[in-house]
Amino acid sequence: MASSTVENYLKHILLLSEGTSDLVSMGALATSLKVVPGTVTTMIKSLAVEGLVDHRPRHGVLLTDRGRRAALGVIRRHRLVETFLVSVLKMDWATVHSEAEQLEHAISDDVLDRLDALLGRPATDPHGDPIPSAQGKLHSQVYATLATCVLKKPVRVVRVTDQSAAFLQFAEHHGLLPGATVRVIDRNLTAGLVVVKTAGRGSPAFSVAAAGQILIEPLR
Amino acid sequence: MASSTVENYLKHILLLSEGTSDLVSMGALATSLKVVPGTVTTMIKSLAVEGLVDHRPRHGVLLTDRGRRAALGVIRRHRLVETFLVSVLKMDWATVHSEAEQLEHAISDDVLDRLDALLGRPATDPHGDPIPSAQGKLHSQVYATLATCVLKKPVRVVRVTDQSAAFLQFAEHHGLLPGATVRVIDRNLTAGLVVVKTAGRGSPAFSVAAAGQILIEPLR
DNA sequence: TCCGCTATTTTGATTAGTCAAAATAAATGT
DNA sequence: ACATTTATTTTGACTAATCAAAATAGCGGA
Repeated sequence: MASSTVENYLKHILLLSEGTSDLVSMGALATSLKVVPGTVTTMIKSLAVEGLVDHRPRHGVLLTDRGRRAALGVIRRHRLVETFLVSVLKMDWATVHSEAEQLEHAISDDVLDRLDALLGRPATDPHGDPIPSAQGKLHSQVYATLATCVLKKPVRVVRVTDQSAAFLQFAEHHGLLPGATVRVIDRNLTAGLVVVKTAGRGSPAFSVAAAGQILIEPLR
Repeated sequence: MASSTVENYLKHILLLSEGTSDLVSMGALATSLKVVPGTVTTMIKSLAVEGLVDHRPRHGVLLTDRGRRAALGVIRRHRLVETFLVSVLKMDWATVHSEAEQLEHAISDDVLDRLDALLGRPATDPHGDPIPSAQGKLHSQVYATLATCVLKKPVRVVRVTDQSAAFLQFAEHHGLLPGATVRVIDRNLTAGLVVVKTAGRGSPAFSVAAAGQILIEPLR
C-alpha cells in the first residue's frame, strides 16, 4: 500500500547504500530524488514511524528489513519492466529507464510474475543489473571495471551502471553492451583517460569515471 | 500532464455520457468515482477552469473537445492494456479491468503504440469494447441486447458491458464471450427473466437488467 | 578549545485531493 | 402555488507532499 512517493524514497535509499556500508545522507537522497533536503528529513521521519527506515538524526538513514523488502520489490518491478520493454517491445535500452520509472509503481504481483515467466525468468535486465527474486534475494557480485581491469587482455562487459540515456547511447554506439568482448588498450591515470578496443567501430576513449561505470569480468 | 485523478474524472464523465446526450450529474459521477458529491463539485469547478469540462452549475457537466480527447486517450490505454493482459499474459478477462485501472495512468504513447502493434492493432478489447484510435476516433455502434433481440433466432455476442469480475465470470462460465453464438429461448418481462441457449453448458437464466449488458448482432 | 563552514532540521506556507456537515437551489406532488 | 424532498454547492477541516528560509548541530582547522 506504499504510495509511489514512498516507494521512490525506499528505492533510492537502497540504490545509494549499495556497495558502501555507511548510512545514506539526507543530502545525497535529496539530490537523487530531486527534492530539497528539508523535504527529505520530513519524509524520512514519517518513514521511520512506519518502521520502513531507521533514522539516525544528523547522521543518515538505513532501511529496516521491511523497508528493504519493499525496496527490492520496486527494483524487481523496475528491472523486469525494462527487460520487457527491450526484449518484447524492442525499445531502445537508453530510453527504457524513464518508462520503467512510471510503470514500476503500477504493476501488480500477478502481472509481474506473468511477465517474469514470459521473459524466461531473467537474472539481469538489459543493462546487466541483477533482478531481485520474488523472495527478495539479490545476488549482486563485485566486478572489475574498465577503469581497473588488466590492460590488453580481452574482457567481457557484464553491466553498465550509468542509467542516463546519453551515456547508454554512447555505450551502445561503441558496442559496449553486456556480453560484448573488449580490451583496454591504454589507460592514463594522469590524464584520466581510458582507451578501449571494441569489436569493429574504432577505439573509443573514456574518462576514468565513465570507464568505472562499465563492469566487466575476465574472459575464461 | 493530467494527474491520474484528473484522468479518472474525465474517463468517468465520458463513460457515463455514452449513449445519452444529457449532461452527467454530480451524483452519478460521485457514485462511479466513489467520492462524496461535494468533492466532485469542487473538482469539476477546477477542471472547468482548466478548460477540460463545461460545468453547468446545478445541472451537470460535459466534456469540452480537449477533455474528450484526453478521456479517449485514457480509455484507449485502458482497453489496449486489457487486451495485452488477456492475449499475451493469458490473464482471466474477469480480473484485467482492475489491473488496467492502474496501468492506464502509467503508460507512455511510445509504449502504447508498440503494444498496439504487437497486438495487431485490435479494434476491440476482450470484452468487445471498442478501442479508440490514436487519433481519438471511437466507433461505437448501437447494438441489440439479449434483453431486446428476437426470440429463438441465433445471434452473435459482440460485447459485454458490465465490467464487474462476478458478472464476467458468470458470463464466461456460460460461454457468453464475444464471438459466441446463442439464442434467447424465453423472455418473461413480468418476471423480469431471460433464458438463453448457449453452446453446450445448459441454459442460463438472467434478469432482464443483466441480459441488457450482453450486446449482440443478428447472425447474417 | 573555540570558530566557522556545511549539512540537517525546523518552521511556516502552499497545492492537490478528499470528507462531513450545513446551506441552498431545483424539482415534485398535491 | 407552496411545502417537501432531493441534488448540489459551500464551508471548514484534514492528509500527503512539497518548498523557502531560518535555526541548529556537528566537524575540521587553527
